[in-house]
Formats: sequence, C-alpha cells, structure tokens
Amino acid sequence: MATSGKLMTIGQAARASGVSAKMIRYYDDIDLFRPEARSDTGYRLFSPTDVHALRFIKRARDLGFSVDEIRRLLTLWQDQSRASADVKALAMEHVRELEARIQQLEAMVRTLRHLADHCQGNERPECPILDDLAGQASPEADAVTGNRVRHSRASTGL
Amino acid sequence: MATSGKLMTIGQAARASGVSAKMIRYYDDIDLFRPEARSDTGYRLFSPTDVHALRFIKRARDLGFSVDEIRRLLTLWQDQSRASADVKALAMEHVRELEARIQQLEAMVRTLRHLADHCQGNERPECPILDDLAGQASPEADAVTGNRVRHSRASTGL
DNA sequence: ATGCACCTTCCCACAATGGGAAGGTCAACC
DNA sequence: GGTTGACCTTCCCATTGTGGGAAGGTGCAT
Repeated sequence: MATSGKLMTIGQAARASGVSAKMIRYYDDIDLFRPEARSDTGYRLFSPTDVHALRFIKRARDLGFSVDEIRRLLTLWQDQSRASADVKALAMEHVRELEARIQQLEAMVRTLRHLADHCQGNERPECPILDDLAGQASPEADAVTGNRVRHSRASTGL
Repeated sequence: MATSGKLMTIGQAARASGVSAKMIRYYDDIDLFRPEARSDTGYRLFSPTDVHALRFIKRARDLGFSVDEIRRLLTLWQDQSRASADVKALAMEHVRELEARIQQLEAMVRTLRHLADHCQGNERPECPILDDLAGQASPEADAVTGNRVRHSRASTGL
C-alpha cells in the first residue's frame, strides 16, 4: 500500500485540512490519528491520505462527535467490511445525545423567558428573576392567569 | 447585622442546599461565596443565610448561568438599590447564548438526520454518513428530490 | 480511650482547545 | 560560510465545573 504521494509538513496539512497544527499534534498524542511518517529530524510528514483523514475528523467534530466517537467512526471508515447499520447506530445515538442537550437548554430558556416576562426591567429593584433564584416566588400577580404566583418556581424539568 | 442563627458544618450545608461539599469548597476557593465563619479548628461554619445563598447559586447553575454570571447575579441580589433592568438584561443575554447553542445543536441534528435518512442501515458497507464525513457526497439518488446528490455535503451552518 | 463520621488541604483527572517558551531545522539570500 | 526568518519540536500552563482520593486533624458517643 504505497499511500504517500508528496509529503507535507504539519503547517501545510493544517491549512489543507482546516485542523490547527496544535490539534493535529494532540490527535497524534492521544492516538486518534498518526501521520504517515517522520523526517529524520523529527518533523511529522503528511500524505494526501493523511489530510483526507484530518478533514474527516474535522467534519465529524463540526457535527459534534466526541473524539471517542470519532475513533469509532474512523475504524468503521477504514473497515471495508463494515455494516452501514453500525455507522447509522452510532450516528443516531449521537443524535439522541444532542437532542437531550437541546431539551435541557430549551427548558432553561423557557423558564428564563417566563421569569423575564414578568420582570418590569426598569430602575426599580423588585425582580421576579432574583426572587425565583432566591427560592421565593415573586408576590406579583400573574399577568396571564390573574392568580397569585403560587407556582413554586417554574420547573426546568431537569 | 447579626445574620447567624445556628451554624452548621459543610456536610449539613451541602445536604440543605443541594450543592456538594466539594463544590462549596470550590466556590469558596474562587471567591464566589464565603461562608459565615470558621471554627477555631478550621471548620467552615454556615448560617441559614449562607445556605440560602447556596441554593441561589444552585438554582442559577441549573438554569445554565456560568459561575461568572452568577457572581454578577449575587451582587445584584445583595444590592438593594439595583435596577431590575440590569437583572433582566443579564438574564436575556444568557438566553441569547443558550439559544445560539441550541441553534448549533439543531443544525447538527438536521444534518445527521438527513444523512441517516439516506443510510440503508443494513449489513452492507455503503454508507452516506461516512461518505459525507469523508468529503465525498454519496452517489445515491436523493430520495426526496430525485436529483443526484450534488449538495456538496449538507451544511451545518456553523 | 477507642472508633467512626466528619472535616481540612492538596493533588489528579476529565475534554478539547489555545498560548507561549525554549530550542532545533530548513531554505533563501548575501 | 553565515545570517535571518519561517517553521518545526516538546513541554508546561490555562480554561470550566465537577468528582475522586490521599493524608491527616476533629468531634462526639460509647
């Protein structure tokens, strides 16, 4: 398998792949990715194939995959006898993680928006947001229901 | 200002506030929060007011505020002459940060779902997901548009 | 007095990234 | 040949918030 075409240095590989030289060294460190060769003076040397792998890694990072998930993706990528079901499973599990995080963030946003809606946002000190953080629901009337704000602090659902 | 009622140790304060003893010490370290007193043998001693502050911190963390944002919130909380507008501004800026993160995550999910939709997920190796990561759009026909998949890899919008 | 539960500080680890120092290398130019 | 500037190497540090654990002191009940 004569992979090497013309070899390039880390700076060139970084520019060609969009991965910083710093991160390329890190990926090398943690055995995620090993460059083709080293010059006799210790310089890392990258083949076009290496750059391809770096782009793969970058794209996967951009899609939110962790380094560990990428490790598995790279293995699958290089495995000619992989089952696409395995790739899909990995991707869908990642999607579920992402969606869980989205749910959490949305719950926070909902709560905060709700609180902010009831905050006058003026020069006066009374503030339902601080009241909620302090654990005492504001004694303001609820603008929507007209009820006293009993709701023991809107839940974030966390 | 005689704040102290009965004082408690860190373990009791932790249980009463929902913040781990470990984190209470950390907040102390970084000057986010200083307990009422120390016993002559060095034990941190917490007043009910301290526990109240810890609950405040915990609630704010649950809402996704960073330690630095909480520092500002605590200052506002303790400032009797604060303007609720300042609190609201802080909260809304945080909401915008959260929403930006949500946008990013959603873009990732959209892309991944799109790719996964076109992946057979069977025992065969062909996989549009890996093809995308590798930078070469899969040569499969697009099921929706009936077009060749020219779309140079669905963008995450990042 | 012995023991157990609790407290203290200090160090380590995580994930992924960047900053920067100290020192070696390469190529070009005079 | 020598110098310069761009580039490479490794090593250490910081980030953010959290937990684990060690070594050693304290408090209280039996």
